[in-house]
Amino acid sequence: MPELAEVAYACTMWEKGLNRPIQSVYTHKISRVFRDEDRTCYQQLKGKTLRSAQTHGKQMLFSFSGNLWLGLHLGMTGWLYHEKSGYSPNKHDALLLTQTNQCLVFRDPRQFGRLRLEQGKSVPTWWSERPVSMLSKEFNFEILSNALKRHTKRPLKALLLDQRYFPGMGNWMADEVLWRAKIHPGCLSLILSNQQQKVLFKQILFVANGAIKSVGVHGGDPPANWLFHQRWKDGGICPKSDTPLVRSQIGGRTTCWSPTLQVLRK
DNA sequence: ATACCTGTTTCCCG
DNA sequence: CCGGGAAACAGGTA
Repeated sequence: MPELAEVAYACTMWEKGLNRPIQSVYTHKISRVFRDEDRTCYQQLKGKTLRSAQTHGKQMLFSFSGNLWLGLHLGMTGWLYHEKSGYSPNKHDALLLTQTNQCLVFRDPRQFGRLRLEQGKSVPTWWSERPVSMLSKEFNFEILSNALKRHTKRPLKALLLDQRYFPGMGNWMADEVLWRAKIHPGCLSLILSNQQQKVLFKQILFVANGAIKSVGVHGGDPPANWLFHQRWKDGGICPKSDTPLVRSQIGGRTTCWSPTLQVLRK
């Protein structure tokens, strides 16, 4: 599930552990989420206090006393859980932080997620150098416009998934944006009119903010009239035109669109 | 059994 | 060096 808003919601599971010390640390023996880094260093978290929890796009950063920084990416199937004390690790639990009366868990069956632990006086470089958030006032039309100019031959679907420009944009969000903008996902930026670019920008803001307001705050789903509810399997119906949707691979990803609303021009 | 999958990185090509 | 596409990663689910 984890795109922008799901990541924000997952983060709230660990916010329940703010300002409490870590009593013990469990790390999975072979999970790929640690990549090739030494996982014994996670024992440094023992006795430290969780001080802050933030998300930016699909990235998460947790800070602990002792100048420790935990970077976390949920990958494709990762999720954060808040469990009662006495919880014993599931087969796919990569990291378990035990606190008084509760336990913070990172579980990721497919192990495409990633964990990294660093010590330092200030935030890690990979965090301070992150691109402008789609939810920020600094996220402006120029960012989209520059991306379009730089990647004229990429299908828009693939461009929207580029985290350097649209941090947090995931597969369902990109489909939602293009559907609302009435632009075919296979369309190349080359042929977008200025008017279409403006509409695209507006819908990026709409979907990012709308997702945060629904999914990000409460968990669960976006509003009922979103493409989201129709895009997951064949046979979906376009909520705007009431005609059948199409699903196919574009930009290497499963993509759903409404051939009635989104017409590919050359 | 077989195909499919909400993400990223790496490798290869032009 | 670059932009773009495919494959690989790994296990659950339909």
